[in-house]
Amino acid sequence: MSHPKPLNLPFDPIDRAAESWRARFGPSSAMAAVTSIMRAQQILLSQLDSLLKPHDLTFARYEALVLLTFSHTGSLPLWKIGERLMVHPTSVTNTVDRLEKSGFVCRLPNPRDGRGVLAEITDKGREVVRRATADLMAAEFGLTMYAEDELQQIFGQLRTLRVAAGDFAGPSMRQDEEHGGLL
Amino acid sequence: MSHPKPLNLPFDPIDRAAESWRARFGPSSAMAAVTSIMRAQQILLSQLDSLLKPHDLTFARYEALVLLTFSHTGSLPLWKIGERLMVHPTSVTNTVDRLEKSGFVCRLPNPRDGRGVLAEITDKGREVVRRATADLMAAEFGLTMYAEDELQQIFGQLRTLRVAAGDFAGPSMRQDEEHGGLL
DNA sequence: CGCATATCAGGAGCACTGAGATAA
DNA sequence: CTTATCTCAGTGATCCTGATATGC
Repeated sequence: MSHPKPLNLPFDPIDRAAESWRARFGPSSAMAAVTSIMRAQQILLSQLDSLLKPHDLTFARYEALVLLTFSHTGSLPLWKIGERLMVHPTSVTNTVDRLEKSGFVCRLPNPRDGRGVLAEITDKGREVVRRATADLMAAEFGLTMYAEDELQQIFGQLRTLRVAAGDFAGPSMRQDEEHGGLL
Repeated sequence: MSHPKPLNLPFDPIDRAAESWRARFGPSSAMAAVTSIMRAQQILLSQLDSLLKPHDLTFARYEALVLLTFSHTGSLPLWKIGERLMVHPTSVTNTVDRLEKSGFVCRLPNPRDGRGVLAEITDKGREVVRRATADLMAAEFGLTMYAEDELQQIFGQLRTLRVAAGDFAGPSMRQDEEHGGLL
């Protein structure tokens, strides 16, 4: 999961394939868009994981850790972490396992639900979030090539997809989408 | 990698986190955009893999198979497949292995390079591509919620990212980007 | 010789399924 | 009893590293 080495092809492989596609099946902007999203995610994830690796973090673990810093008590039930990050329960267990091994969180029994478990961020965890966040913001999350309004456009456009997929109820409860979302 | 079950939260978890983020680190459209791209890819990949599963294909294998149908001879050297799909050599070996086990391609020695291996699509492979493509196009690749011009906008915006990452040389050799790219 | 092509062994990380323990 | 929460074992897919055999 290191850097996707710059290929420096003399042509755009996605464009190249698009022409063949058109000749064969007819125009398909959907195929082009899907492929672009796939590749964009691959590029970004590689860059972010490279930035986070020195901190003993992956992007998934970083997200979970940041989420904990947002909590008043610095702790959250595992099921709520899964809900917010939209990941499978067993993935949460796995993520918290690794964060625990790194000493960034610890598990506590949930005082308000005997079934539940809380993940609580440690001092070491808060410190690593601070440093990792500084690195990520300095790198603008790998999106230095975009202007502010372009970033907001991207967020807004993909929000349509997330809404349609049923990530959350309405198209928007708030009208001010200037800053978009995170995590 | 099945369907990401509709969560139907009463709020947008990405929006929710964005507010916490702003309060803590200041505005970051980059973080919002990155997170949106990650989630969009997750949603799309799940949908596409679900559509392709009945055909004994994953999206990665489908891409490789389509690429072969674009070739005159129905065959390509493995290294060229890796170049076009932008995947690691060992991933190509793995993908071709699985396609071969399914009977969709066969391996041939490259007559023009003793080191090389060609993957050649079989009749069975051509047939499965035909059916799978019909399914994907009927589903508009999971992007039914977008109009034609929106799809082109998404492609164009993400192209900026791919160019900056060094996927290929110039911002564009062709000015007519009406249909964008694929694969 | 170097370099390129492909394969193999192995590991990390992630997403899932299914089963099971515990408690609401 | 049913449901919810969490863990564990296991699988599959993808990506990577490093080593190796082979041919340019």
